[in-house]
Amino acid sequence: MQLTLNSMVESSTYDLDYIFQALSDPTRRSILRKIAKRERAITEVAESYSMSLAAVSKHIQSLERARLVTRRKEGSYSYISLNADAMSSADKWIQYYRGFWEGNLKSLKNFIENEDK
Amino acid sequence: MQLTLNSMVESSTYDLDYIFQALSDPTRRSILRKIAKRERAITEVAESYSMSLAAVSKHIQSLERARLVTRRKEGSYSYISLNADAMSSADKWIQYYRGFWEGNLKSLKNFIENEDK
DNA sequence: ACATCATTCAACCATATAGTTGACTGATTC
DNA sequence: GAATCAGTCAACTATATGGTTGAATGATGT
Repeated sequence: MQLTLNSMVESSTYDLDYIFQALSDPTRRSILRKIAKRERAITEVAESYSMSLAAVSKHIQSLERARLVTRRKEGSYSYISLNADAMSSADKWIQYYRGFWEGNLKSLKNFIENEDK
Repeated sequence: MQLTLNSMVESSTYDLDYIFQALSDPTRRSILRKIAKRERAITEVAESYSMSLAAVSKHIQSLERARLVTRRKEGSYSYISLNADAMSSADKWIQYYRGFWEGNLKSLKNFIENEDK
């Protein structure tokens, strides 16, 4: 596995923009919790919120844009579930910086070596 | 060590809103990179960007609101540096959900063990 | 005291976001 | 085939965001 500064720290910048932006809303984090254990139909998800179905639909589109959820169509229902890869991007970014905080020299060393790539 | 759903999954909801929102902007992530190794004066940070100092100042305020950076005043300079705790909140949230994705109990376990660090 | 530097504030602009309602599209069921 | 259900789209509103410029504040240097 290749760890360039790009892949590791910024992944694709726009991806991280989308991912963190999606995670910044409590309704969307709540949706992720709701589908964490198993996939759910969109209507099923929407039941939990007082907002309109259209609003929930938009939140889900925002989560899809960030690739945090994936959609499976079956008949007239759409089922959404978590997507591993996007979350892992966000996590890598955070993990990387935690190194500095926590005095973890390994990530510091790694960082310095990759500084201006 | 108390693990309520609140403390564990949402920490304080508003905190996570601020944290992820702050991380969603590439300039702000770049500022975090810039101060990762050592604290820097605000003017020093601002030099790297083509935007106005006032704009950078706002970005830093946004990072402070999320408690991702802390400020130290010395004479007429303000120095900013990374703050461990906030980042760790975001990371915990993500780690927790990665467990579901990856079917990996280790991250959940890890989360639980590190809850009050 | 005065000028200068570091930084913020206020007012403003353009665009994005989070929500609404009502019309639309595709499957499903009667 | 008409009615219903799942979900999206379009138009709209209100507020937030990211940027600008110019004036204001507060410490430092002369």
